[in-house]
Amino acid sequence: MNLKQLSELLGLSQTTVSRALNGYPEVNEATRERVLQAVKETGYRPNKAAQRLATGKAGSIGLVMPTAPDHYSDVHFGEFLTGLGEEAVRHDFHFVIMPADPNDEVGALRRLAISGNVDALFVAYMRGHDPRLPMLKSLSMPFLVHGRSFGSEPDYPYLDIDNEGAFYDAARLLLQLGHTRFALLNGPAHLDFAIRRKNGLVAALAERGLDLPEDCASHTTMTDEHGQFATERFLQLPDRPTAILCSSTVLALGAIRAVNQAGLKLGEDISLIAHDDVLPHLRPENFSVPLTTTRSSLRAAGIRIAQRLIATVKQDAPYPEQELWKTELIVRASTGPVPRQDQNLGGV
Amino acid sequence: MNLKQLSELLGLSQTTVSRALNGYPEVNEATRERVLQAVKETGYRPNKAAQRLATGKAGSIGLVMPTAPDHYSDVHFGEFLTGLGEEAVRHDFHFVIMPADPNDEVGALRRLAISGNVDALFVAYMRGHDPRLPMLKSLSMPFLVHGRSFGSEPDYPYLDIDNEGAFYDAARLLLQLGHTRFALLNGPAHLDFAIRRKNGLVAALAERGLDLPEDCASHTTMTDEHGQFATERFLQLPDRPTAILCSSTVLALGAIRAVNQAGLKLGEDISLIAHDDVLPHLRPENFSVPLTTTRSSLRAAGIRIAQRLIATVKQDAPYPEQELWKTELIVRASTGPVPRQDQNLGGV
DNA sequence: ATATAATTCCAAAGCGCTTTGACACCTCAC
DNA sequence: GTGAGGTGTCAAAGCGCTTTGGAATTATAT
Repeated sequence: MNLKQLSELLGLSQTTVSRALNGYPEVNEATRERVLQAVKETGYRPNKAAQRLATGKAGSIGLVMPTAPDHYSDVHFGEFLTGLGEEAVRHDFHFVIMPADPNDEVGALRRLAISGNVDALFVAYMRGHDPRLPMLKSLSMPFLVHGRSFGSEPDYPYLDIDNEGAFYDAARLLLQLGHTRFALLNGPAHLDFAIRRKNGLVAALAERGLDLPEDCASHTTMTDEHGQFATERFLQLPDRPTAILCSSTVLALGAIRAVNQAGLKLGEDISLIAHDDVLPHLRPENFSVPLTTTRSSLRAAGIRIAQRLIATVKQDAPYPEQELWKTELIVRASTGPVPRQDQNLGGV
Repeated sequence: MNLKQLSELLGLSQTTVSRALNGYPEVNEATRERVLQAVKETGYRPNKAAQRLATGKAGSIGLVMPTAPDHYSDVHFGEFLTGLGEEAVRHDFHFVIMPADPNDEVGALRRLAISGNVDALFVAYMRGHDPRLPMLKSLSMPFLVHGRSFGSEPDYPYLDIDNEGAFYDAARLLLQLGHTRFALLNGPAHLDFAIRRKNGLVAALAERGLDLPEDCASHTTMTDEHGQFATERFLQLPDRPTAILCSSTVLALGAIRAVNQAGLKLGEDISLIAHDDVLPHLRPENFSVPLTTTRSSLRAAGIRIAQRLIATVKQDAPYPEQELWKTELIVRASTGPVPRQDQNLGGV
């Protein structure tokens, strides 16, 4: 069943049917209803290839998926993808992926762009001075980045959260509670969000004349095991930290295991604030000691990015080019005043 | 630059240029050369949408990517994807993915099929009695599965390795070396390959009147941490196993850590055979005690699957519908005769 | 009543490719 | 010299949709 047959069936022209289907105003509501009804009955679906040829739009956005463990290996990316996918399905868009050696992301991106299979590109897992940026800019194809690239001029379209602000605020809260010895459970050191979160923490500490010792910062992929191992190390330090900042609730999961095994009480002996990406299976309020968090939904970011990308392709883009989402600081039970015996140790 | 312009530039018809480009025989070699040369100079690339409309082929294969941690979260899938991608790029094919809630894989698959964006479907991570199979068969769209579905009639196109045979052979080798107490570090219990590998082991044991105790089989996602934890448990058993079969070199990595920490010598106190997917960063010969393995390249499987899928779409498919690759059993240093003190414990 | 504007629809022209059916042209055999 | 059989090329017809530029019909203003 194609347009021609459908229109003959209805005794209308292809034009009218096409317009009825695509929501153009110059068609009588009654006729539109009739068309929609016929579509339902016949199961007509417009041919994508023809649509694409006629409009010049493929209805697809491309992304390169590095086939290395680090990048796509975590639940965070899955959650984000879910958001992207949800919105894409809603608009009948689809994703074209290009699996790529991590050493050749730039090349893969270029190949994807010139392949003619995609209308726009999406990139994530930005690093400092990310080499993909200049290439994307040279490409004359719309793109959108999730995150930013530390050290690069921010003159590209992005959606990011205020990582620096989030960890700055979190650190301030802990400072106000009297903590002076901090540890950081962070994501991989080269990633932009990890850089900024660390900066946020360091900035807050600096205001009080404090610093973050080398051995109190851990950079790993964000699994609970890594959270546990790193925290175990922190807890064995001579001046062990009383406050931990954590780049993910997944890391926190492991961290808390380590805290418990050390016989310490979360929220009393040691305070912890985690960044909460709002992963559905890991709600901070359901932890045995509910977690104080900085919150920003990763899925929502996925949805938003899909919206913007799709709007750009459809050329009806009233969206801002650059968005920086604030995070919420939500205080629960995992933070408390610094224990008395730790009050004047370390610090200034 | 399009075909028309290119052909005018060359003083040829569109027909001839098109045929020259697509390798048809009825064009003079000299003309073909001339065309190819012009393509190089002008940078002409055929319009995908037009090609697609004219031929009815999208040049793309679809796969649904479950957005749950387990499925795509491991290096194994990445390695496989690399193979797929490598071959796809070679043929100028691409992948359309549909992120999907794991509970709705079947629906996602259907949506992908009727979206009109793909020529064929690919599925992996098969489970026993996999519900995707009947739906795929009802679809009148070519598909190919990596692995098989235990319990389903094997009347669908697949590429699998002989998991049962691999672990049967591995177990036989260890039995010949006198081992009687076995443990199994396996993948998630519901996955087909895990089921079959366990069956292979159990079958070999049964021939000697042995069995695999409940607490000597571990089913987890295949990370080194899980390998370590599970092995630690094995080693604390009263009748601890002297032989370990391991579904991945990644699991083996952790297992060996546990063995070392327990002060045991690999290949002497305890023997281990791992399945080797030929992950580039994890070569069994580079382990401090080189690993005895059953080997089958996951990347090669990816390449092969892409080849078959592409050939099917292009209708020039001389490939068999079903392939079962044998694995190689490669003996290195991680296997040895059962230690004397363990010789007559346990078993029959 | 007639002129003007909105409303609703249509025929036909693309979009850029592949493929069919024909047509020259050039052997080669008889 | 003619007919058969290749070879190399082309014009034109799709593929199934969107969109342009009218045209017919109806509503509104004069």
